[in-house]
Amino acid sequence: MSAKSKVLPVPKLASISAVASAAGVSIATVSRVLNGTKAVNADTRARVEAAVEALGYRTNALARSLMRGETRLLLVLVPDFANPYFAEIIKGVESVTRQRGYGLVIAEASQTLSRHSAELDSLYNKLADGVISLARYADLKPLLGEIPDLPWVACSEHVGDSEVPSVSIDHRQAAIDAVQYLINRGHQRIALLSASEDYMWARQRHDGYEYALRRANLPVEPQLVRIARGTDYVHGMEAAGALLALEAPPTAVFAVADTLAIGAIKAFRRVGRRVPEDVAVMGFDDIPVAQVFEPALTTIAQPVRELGAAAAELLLKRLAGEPAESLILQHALIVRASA
Amino acid sequence: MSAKSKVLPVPKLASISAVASAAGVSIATVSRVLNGTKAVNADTRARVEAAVEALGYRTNALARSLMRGETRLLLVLVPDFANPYFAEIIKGVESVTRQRGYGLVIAEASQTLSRHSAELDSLYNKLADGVISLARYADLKPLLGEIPDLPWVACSEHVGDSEVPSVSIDHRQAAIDAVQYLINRGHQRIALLSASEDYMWARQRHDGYEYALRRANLPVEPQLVRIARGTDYVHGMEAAGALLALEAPPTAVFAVADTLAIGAIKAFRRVGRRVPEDVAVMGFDDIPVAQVFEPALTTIAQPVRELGAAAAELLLKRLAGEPAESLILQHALIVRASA
DNA sequence: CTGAAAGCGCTAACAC
DNA sequence: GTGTTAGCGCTTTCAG
Repeated sequence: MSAKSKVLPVPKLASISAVASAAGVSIATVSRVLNGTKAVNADTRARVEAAVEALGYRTNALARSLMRGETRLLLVLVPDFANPYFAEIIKGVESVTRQRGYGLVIAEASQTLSRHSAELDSLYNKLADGVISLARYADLKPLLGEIPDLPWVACSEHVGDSEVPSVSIDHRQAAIDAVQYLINRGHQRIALLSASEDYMWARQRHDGYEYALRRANLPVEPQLVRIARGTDYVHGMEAAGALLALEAPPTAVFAVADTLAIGAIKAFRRVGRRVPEDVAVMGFDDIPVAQVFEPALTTIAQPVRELGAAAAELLLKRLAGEPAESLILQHALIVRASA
Repeated sequence: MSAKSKVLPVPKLASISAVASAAGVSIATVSRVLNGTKAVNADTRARVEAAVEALGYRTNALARSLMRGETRLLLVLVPDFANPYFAEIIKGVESVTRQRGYGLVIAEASQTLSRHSAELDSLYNKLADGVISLARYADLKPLLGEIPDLPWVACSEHVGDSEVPSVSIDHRQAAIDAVQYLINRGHQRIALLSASEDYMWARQRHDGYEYALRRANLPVEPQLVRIARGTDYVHGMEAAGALLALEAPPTAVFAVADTLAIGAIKAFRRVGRRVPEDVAVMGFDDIPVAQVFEPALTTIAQPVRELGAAAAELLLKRLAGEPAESLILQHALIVRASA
C-alpha cells in the first residue's frame, strides 16, 4: 500500500578511480587486486580491499567487457517462453554456464529472424559472446547464410546441412519408435497430429511416421495427417476434430507434442470415444502434466536437461576455439495408459 | 550428421572509425547519421550509409552504453523458469519493453538473493538499468534494506511495507472470494492447500482463507491447512494425501495454485473419491491446462499479461524519473466443473 | 611490486 | 554542416 511517489535518483556508483584514491594507489593496482592478475603487496591489497568494501565498489561490466572484448554473456533464443519444454532446456543450459561464469540473456524469437531484428542486435552488437538457438528452423533459415562464422549452436532443432553445430535427439527415429509401438499393439490406421513444419523436428517426426508405416507395409493416407495450427491444447482439439469427421477414423493417433495429444484426447472424449479403448493416443516430450493427466500419456521423453547442458558445453567449446561436434542424444519411449 | 570440426574464428567487426575512413568523414559524423542527433548533409549521409552497409557495421552496444550511462536492458528475476505463470508475465513485460526499445535479461532467482549473488551482478555492474522482480519475498527480503533507491519493481509479490513499488492483484481478497464461493455452495469443512509461505502471495491467500471462514462463523482448523513442499503436481498429490488421512475429511479444498489443485484431484481419484461430488476443488492462476483437465478447474484468474505490462511501465517511469505508484489489478473467479 | 599511459568504441560538447 | 577532442571505466603493456 505504501505507494511511494518520490522521485528516486539512481545512485552514483563508485568508479575504480574513486577506490584508487581512497586507497592511495593507482587504478592499475586496484585492477590487479580485483582480478588477481599480478602479485600485489599484502598490505596494499588490504588497503584496496578495504576501500572497495567501504565504497561498495563493483566493477563496471560494460567497461570491462569493452576492454576485454568479451562479455561472458550468452544469448538464448526461444520460440516461446510459455512452453515448459524450453524452460527445462534453459535450466540445462544454465547449469553449465553458471559454473563457468557465464550469464544468460534470454530472448523470445517467435518470428522470422533477420539480421537486423532486435533479438540479434545484442549479438552483433557485441553484447553477447554467442548464441544458443531453440528457434524454429524456418525462422533461422534466412540468417544461416549471413552467419557463417558467428558462434551459434542450435539445440533441439537439428539443422543437418548447415554450418551450425547442434545438439538434438534423433526426431525421426523417435517417431519411428512411437509408430512402431502402435503397430506392435495391432493398430493399422494410425493418424499423425503434427505441428507447423516450420519446426524442423515436426518435419523429421512426420518423416519417421511415414517411414514406419511403409516399413510395415501400411498405406500412408494423406487424410490421416493433420497439421495443427499451433502447439497449444486447443490446437490439438481442433485438429482431432477433423480426424473424427473421417468416414474411416483412425484407431490410433501419434501426436508430435503432449499438448496436442491431450487436446486430442479431450476432443475424443467429448464425442464419447474412450482412450485408449476406442482410440490410442501417443504424445511426445513427456511434459509434467503427462503423468498426471488421465489417462496418463504414453509418450517419448527427451533428455531435456542434458540437451541444454550439451548445447552450452558445445558453445563454450567453440568460444574457446576448440573443435565442437554436433551431438545426438538418446530419447526414450515411456509407456503409460493412453496407448 | 555434418559435424563441423573446424575451428571458426570470431570475425572481426568493423568499428566506427573504419566506417568513417571508408566514407571519408570523421567518426562524429558517422555517429550523427547513426543516431540522428544532428542534421547531416544529404550526400554525406548517403556516403556514410553506404559505408555502413558495405562493412556490415553495427554499433558496439558496450561502448555506446558506457558513454550514455544506460544499457536499455532490464533484468527480470523469476523464481522458476518452468512455471507457465511466470512465462505469461514475462510476455506482458516484453510487450511494453519491446516497443520502448528495451531488451530483457532474464535470470532465475530461486535462492536467497544477496547483494553479491550472480543474479544481481548485472545490475550493480551497470549491465541492466533496472529490475522487475517476481522473486519470492523471502528471497528478496535480505536485500530490501540495501537497495533503498535502486530501480526495482516487484510484480505479483506485493511487498506492502517496503520501498519497492509493486504491481499485483489483491491476493487476500481473491482468496476470500474463492472461499466464500465454496461457502455459498454449502461447504462447511474447507481445507487449504497452500505453498511455501516464502511467497508473499501464499501468506496473503492463507490470510484471506482464514478471514473468510471466520467471517462466516466457521471454525479455522489447523489440520485442514496443508503447506505443500513445492508447487508441482506431485506436491499437490502429497499434501492432499495428508488430508485424506483425516478422520473428518474436508468436503472442499482451496488450493493456492492450479498445479496443486490438479495434483490433489489426482490423489482423491486414486482412492475413489469423485470431484466435485465427494470433494470440491478450487485452484488459482487459471493456467492453460485448467480448462482441458477433467474436471475442468474452477479457479481464480489473474490478469497475467497486464501484470507484466504494468510492472514494465512502472519501472520505465521510475527510470525516467517520474513518480511511480504501486498498482492493484483485478482478479476474476472462473467457475468450471471442479467446484 | 607499482604507476603512467595507451587505448577498447563510442557520444557529446566545443570549435570552426 | 563537420571535425577535433575529451572522456565513459576499465585492462594492460611498459617503465621503473
